[in-house]
Amino acid sequence: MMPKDGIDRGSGVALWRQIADRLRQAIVDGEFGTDGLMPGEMALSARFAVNRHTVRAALAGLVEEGLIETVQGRGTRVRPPKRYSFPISKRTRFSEGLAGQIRERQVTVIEDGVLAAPQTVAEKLGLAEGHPVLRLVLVSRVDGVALSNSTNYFDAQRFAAMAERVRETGSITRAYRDLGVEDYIRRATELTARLADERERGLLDLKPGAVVMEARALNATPEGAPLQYAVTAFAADRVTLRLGDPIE
Amino acid sequence: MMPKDGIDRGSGVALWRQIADRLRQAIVDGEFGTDGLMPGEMALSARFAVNRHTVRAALAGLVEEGLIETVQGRGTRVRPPKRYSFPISKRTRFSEGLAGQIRERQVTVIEDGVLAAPQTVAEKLGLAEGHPVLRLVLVSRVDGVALSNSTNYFDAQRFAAMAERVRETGSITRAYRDLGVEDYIRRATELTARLADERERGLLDLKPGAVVMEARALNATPEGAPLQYAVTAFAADRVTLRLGDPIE
DNA sequence: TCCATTTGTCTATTTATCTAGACAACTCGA
DNA sequence: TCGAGTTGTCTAGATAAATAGACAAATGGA
Repeated sequence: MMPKDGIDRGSGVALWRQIADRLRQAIVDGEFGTDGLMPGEMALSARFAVNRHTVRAALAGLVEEGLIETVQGRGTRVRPPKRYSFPISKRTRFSEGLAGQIRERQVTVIEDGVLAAPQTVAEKLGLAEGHPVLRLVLVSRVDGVALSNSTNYFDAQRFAAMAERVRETGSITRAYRDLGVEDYIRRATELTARLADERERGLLDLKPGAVVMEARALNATPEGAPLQYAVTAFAADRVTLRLGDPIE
Repeated sequence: MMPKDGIDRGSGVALWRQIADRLRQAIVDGEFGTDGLMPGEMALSARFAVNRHTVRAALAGLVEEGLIETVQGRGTRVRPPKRYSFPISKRTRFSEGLAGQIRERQVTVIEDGVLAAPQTVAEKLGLAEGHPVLRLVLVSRVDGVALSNSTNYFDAQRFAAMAERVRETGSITRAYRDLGVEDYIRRATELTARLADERERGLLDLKPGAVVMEARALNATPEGAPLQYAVTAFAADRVTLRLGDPIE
């Protein structure tokens, strides 16, 4: 159940934004049943104890985000959950591939640290075993919905500032650019799928039994020198991986 | 470095709040050197491109939180990092023990799930091995600073709604109350200390080499019936555990 | 077709937030 | 002691957010 109260007046956060945030959460929690029909504006304004216009401002925000759609005379319903389409071809960058599909993309650093490269990682990056590597654990969200959880390895000497740059720019591509890497390719990708483990369920807000696609990718300079080894778990019910043009 | 820009006008979040959030982050990032002297209000208003009064509202918020202190004629400085004092005596509740010290306390649910009780847990909770138990992984923050990371086990049948209640109320004590437990005691506590592992470093924002105090506690009804088994890692450089009255 | 229900639009008013400027009060070093 | 630099306080006005009420326009079922 959604709590009746819980919006703070005069907290520096506008009421419509607090309401929009709550409704967005309720939507991704699947609170509005199978038909996705939301309560009317009057009902919502009663529930949050605000004016109808304030609720309308919140709904307008969610329409803008593409999360809901309103039809005069009928009501407001949740748009069928999007499946974000990720290209995994050779040249396309993560961010570019999503251009036009999304409004707000966000990468969060969950963990970062330097460790001695285990054999499996050293091999992929073309480093000596034990060479220091930077491990970055990320969660990426789009429109507030978690899409993937990745563990990334970099040469710690060359990319010491990577974690900091990612934290600031919110994007690996931009972090690369800040560190002097203008272009890179996906040299190899391996795909598999499995049940999400407990940690992934926590990070990606998945239900027990949810499936993830696991992509192991080696990014490299256009000349082929390894830059980054990444193991990414995509939430399978929210993401389609794509080779070539979109189908439709 | 703190970015110059990055505050959105008309985003539904008041400018003073956005600025307060940025400054709070800058403070915990240790941006204001050893003396902790912050730039003057004029400098800050120039940096964020807002009126001085708007900056003052942000600073007033941080003063209210106890993060900084302002002295007329001198300037604004970061208050020396607090050590939060946690009582671990029999009756005191987490929240109560911190009363007066803090302004904003926040518990985040990192993971939750039901599993068959392993022998070690079943024993402590007085349940049969394999009985379903709810596992709740939490991070608690005060004034935006992460203090502890805990793994908690409950009887899943009795406390099925625990995760949801904690998420909503942001407090275990309040969640208990919602579920009909008005009072409880700490029946047993064991303490040790060790280096933080990688996951804890990520969750609590600790540097490599940081130390945590690990408390294993069994909470029970006043009559002694087990309610909750918790393993909590406290960031040792931010927390003092206390038995009896505060020293000083 | 008619009617209840729902979203869309308009006007008006109040409250919160932000800006602008002036000056007082205080601290510290020259 | 003086003055530069700082925070504290006040007034006034502009802009954004929220409330209130009324009615139009579309939908879907009776």
